[in-house]
Amino acid sequence: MKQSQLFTKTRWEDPADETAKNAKLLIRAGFIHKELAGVYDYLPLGLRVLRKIEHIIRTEMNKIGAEEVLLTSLQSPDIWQKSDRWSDDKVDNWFKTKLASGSDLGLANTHEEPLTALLVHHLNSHKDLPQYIYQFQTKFRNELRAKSGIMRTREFLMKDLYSFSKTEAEFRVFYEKCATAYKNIFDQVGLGEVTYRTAASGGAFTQVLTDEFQTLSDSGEDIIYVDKVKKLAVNKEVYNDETLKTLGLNRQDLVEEKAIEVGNIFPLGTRYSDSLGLNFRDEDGILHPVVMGSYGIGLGRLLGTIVEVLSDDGGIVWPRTVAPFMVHVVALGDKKEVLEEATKLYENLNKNNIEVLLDDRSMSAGEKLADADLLGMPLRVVVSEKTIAVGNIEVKTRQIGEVKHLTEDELIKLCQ
RNA sequence: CGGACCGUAGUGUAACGGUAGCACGAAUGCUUUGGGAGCAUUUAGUCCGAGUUCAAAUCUCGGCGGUCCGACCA
Repeated sequence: MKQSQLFTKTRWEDPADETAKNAKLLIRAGFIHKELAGVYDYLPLGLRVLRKIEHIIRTEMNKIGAEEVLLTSLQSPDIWQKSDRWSDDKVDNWFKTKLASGSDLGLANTHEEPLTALLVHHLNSHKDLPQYIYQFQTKFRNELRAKSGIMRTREFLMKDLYSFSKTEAEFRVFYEKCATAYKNIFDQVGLGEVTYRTAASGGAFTQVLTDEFQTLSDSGEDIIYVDKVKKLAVNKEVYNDETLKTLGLNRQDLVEEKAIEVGNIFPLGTRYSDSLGLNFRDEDGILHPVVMGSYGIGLGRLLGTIVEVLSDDGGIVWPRTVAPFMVHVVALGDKKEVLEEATKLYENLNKNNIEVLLDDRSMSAGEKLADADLLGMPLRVVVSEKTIAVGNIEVKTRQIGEVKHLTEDELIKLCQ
C-alpha cells in the first residue's frame, strides 16, 4: 500500500483524553479512533493487525479440531431466563434493548446459552460427541467503568470456543489441548516469554480452579504470583496453601507481578447443559448431561497488550507475525529518481508476496523516519540519493535498530 | 456504583468576571530534504441548556461527555 493513499494521519502529540500507553500509541499512529469511552473503531492499519491475530488464532483452533460458526449478537431473554442469567442482578453489564414488537432483547455479552440451546437440536447420541465449536464474534458489555484504552472496552471482538464432551475425563483431555493451543498463540504473537498459565478462581459458578493466561505488564489489572522456572502462576484471588499444594508450587519460588489477562479457559461442568437441557444417550440408552468448557481470547485486548509490552520510546514495535506490513519502504527526499527507485522496490516486493507500505509522501526526512518508528513495521528500508549512489538497500530492524546493507534478493529472503 | 478531577479551532495548550491568544495541523506560493525544516498569506474554537451579572470560557444549577482511584469483572 502507498502511504500517500492511506487516509489516516499520524499525530505528534498524545491525545489528551487517554493515559493508557496502548491507546496513546495506537491513536497517534492512526490504528484506531475513539468514539466513546471503551468504544473504538479500527482503521486500516489497526484492522490489518486484528485480522492477523484472528488468523493465527483460527489456525490454532482448526488444528485442535474445532469448527467455526458465527452466532448472532441478538439474544432472546428466554434462554437466559432458563440459566437464570437474564436478571441484572446476576449479570450486571447487560446491554438490553427491545424489538419493535416491544419484547426484550439482549446484546450478546457471551454465547454459552445460545450455543447450548442451539445444540439441543443437533446433539443426541454419544456418537455425536465430543464437539468443539468456536467463533469470532462481537461481545457487548456495559462496563461500569471502561478503562485502559482498548484493554477493557464495551464492545469487543472475542474468539470464544466451547467444548462439549461426554465425560469429565474426555473434557480434561481437550482442555489441555486447548491450553497448548493458547500457548502457541501467545508465542506466535510475540508474548510467549512473558505470558504465564495462571490458576484462578472459576468465578460465580464453580469452586474448581480455572486457568487464565496472564501477560506480565505494569499496566495489568491483576496481581499474580509467578514461578518463572516452572512457567506457572497463581492469581492473587486463589493464592493460598491449598492452591499452591495442588499446583506443586512453593511460596519462596514465587514473585508478585502485575499482569494482563489475555485469555482464559475454564470448566463449565454441566451448568448450562442442565439448565438448557443439552443431554445425550450413552450406549445403554441412559440420558446424561453434556460436560462443557469455555475458552476465550479478546482480540482487541491481545492487540493492546502487544503494544503495551513491546513498544518503545519511538513508538510501536510489531512482531512480524501481526505487523500490518512486513516492510516499510521510506523514500527520502523529493528527487524523482528516489521515488522511482523506491516504487520499483515496492512493486518487486509486492510481486514476491511481501506486504509492504511505501512512504511516497513528500515530507521532510525527519518526519518520515519518525513516522516509520511510530508505525512500527518490522523492517524499514530507506531509499535516498545516498543509497542509490551506493547501490544497495539499507534495512533497519525496528525491534533492535540494527542497520544492514543488503541486496534486493537478500531483503526478500529476510522477509520470508 | 462510591469518590476525585476535567471539557476552549482538526490536535495540544493559554486567558483576574472585562478585546478568546499561542503552537502544531490544514490551504496557497517560493525555498528545503538522512531524525518531527524556513518565510509570507490564509483557515478554524469556548460541549449543550438554564441562571446570576452592565458583562460569563471563567460563577451557580442541570444535562451530556472524558480521565483517574476504588468496587465490579460471568
